[in-house]
Amino acid sequence: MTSRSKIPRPTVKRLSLYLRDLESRREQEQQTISSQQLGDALGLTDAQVRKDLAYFGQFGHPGIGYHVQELIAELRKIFGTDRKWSAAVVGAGNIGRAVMAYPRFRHKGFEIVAVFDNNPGVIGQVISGHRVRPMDDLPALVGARDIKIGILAVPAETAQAVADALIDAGVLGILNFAPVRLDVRDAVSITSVDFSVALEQLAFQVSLGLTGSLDEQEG
Amino acid sequence: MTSRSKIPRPTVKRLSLYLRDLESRREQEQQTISSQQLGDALGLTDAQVRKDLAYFGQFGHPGIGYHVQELIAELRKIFGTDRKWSAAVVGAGNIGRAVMAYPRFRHKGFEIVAVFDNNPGVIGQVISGHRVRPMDDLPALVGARDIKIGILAVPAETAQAVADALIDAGVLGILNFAPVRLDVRDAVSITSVDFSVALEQLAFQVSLGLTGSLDEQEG
DNA sequence: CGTTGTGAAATGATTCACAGCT
DNA sequence: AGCTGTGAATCATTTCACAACG
Repeated sequence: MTSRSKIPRPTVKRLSLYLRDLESRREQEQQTISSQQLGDALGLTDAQVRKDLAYFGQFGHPGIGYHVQELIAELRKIFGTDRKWSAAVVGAGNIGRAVMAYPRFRHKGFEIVAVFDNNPGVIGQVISGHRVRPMDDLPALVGARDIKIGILAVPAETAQAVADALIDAGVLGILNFAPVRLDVRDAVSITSVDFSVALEQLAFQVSLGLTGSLDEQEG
Repeated sequence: MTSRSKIPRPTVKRLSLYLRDLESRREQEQQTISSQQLGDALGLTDAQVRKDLAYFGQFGHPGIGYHVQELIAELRKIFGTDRKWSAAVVGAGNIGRAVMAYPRFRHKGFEIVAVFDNNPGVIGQVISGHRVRPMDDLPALVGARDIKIGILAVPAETAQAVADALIDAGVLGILNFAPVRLDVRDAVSITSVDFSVALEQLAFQVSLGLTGSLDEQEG
């Protein structure tokens, strides 16, 4: 383990954008890329790109730029996406279904190996190739199928209880789609995706007449 | 227009979290709240909460705190959520369906008034009460139904083309679910929701053994 | 040359700490 | 007393600018 100085949070958030862009360039057979090019594509400065990458190692070649293929491999190592994570979807409603049908999950190194719901009308159904199981089966299956990630697609009211169940069962991370802040007693990693917060951001930007994206520099 | 100093981007992102928390407190009949209480619930310091709110006006009452009801009203004004926005969903696949079924949209002041897709097998179907229309109808309907917001739920490959169509038709904002950066020539506001980026964030945090959320301070 | 990696400077955001109001 | 609003201080992130390298 190379002793690396603390990584800024914004850097972590940009890393996956780099990877996404690089993967599409590789498909188009692009061999190398400069920090300038990568920055332009993402609305960042060249210095920012270089500094972000430099937190993790020296991947560039002076006078040349970065080898696309090589940098993709490095980023995947950083993300831990070079290994596979087993995941469980909890909640087989609309969001749960959209998640199960999302083709990129597998590509990003996640495999959905179980689906849970507590609605008797849904239990037993097969959705996107997965049989929906009752919540009661959760603790046993997390262990049996080596589930590391819980995808929380239940209503806000039950989200905390389900999160607790997932943590007790031993998952390491939770992807939360419910519009609440979960209290996870620092037991797991959490990332949230919140439609209504996103909509409100948008409404706010529109009211103010702001253009472009709040996530970017170019404002 | 009150002359207000520039608002930090992180503040904008927290504003909707405040509103969400306040709304749930009002349901529980809580009358007032201190910056300390609100901060604790969201993992922020009291000073941060006060400073964020102070960018928009003086809503607090020394010795008392903030009146929940009053602050909700102020935040809604700030968000422009006290008016209604007409929205169109483009893409009636899994994500589009989840969006249409999401009950909070209406509550947040958005009304879905049209749904578009270019798949002949889907056109004409009624989903969540909306008849799916061909993409060709988009330009006319955006004008006719006063559509201000486009919700982009199409695959990455077609996202840019659809965004261009929405902009040409005259929308003011786009909520983008496609995993690409859209080039919008600064014509509209953009907010993105990206599942695969979220998953990668999570994978990264888990690999590093980080706990809690990257969006928060408590780290 | 062109391009990286990186200290140093500049900008931006958070926290501190306290005057002032109720 | 309890709590807000806010300048000043601290901390974090970005940008600048340039030596070093292929």
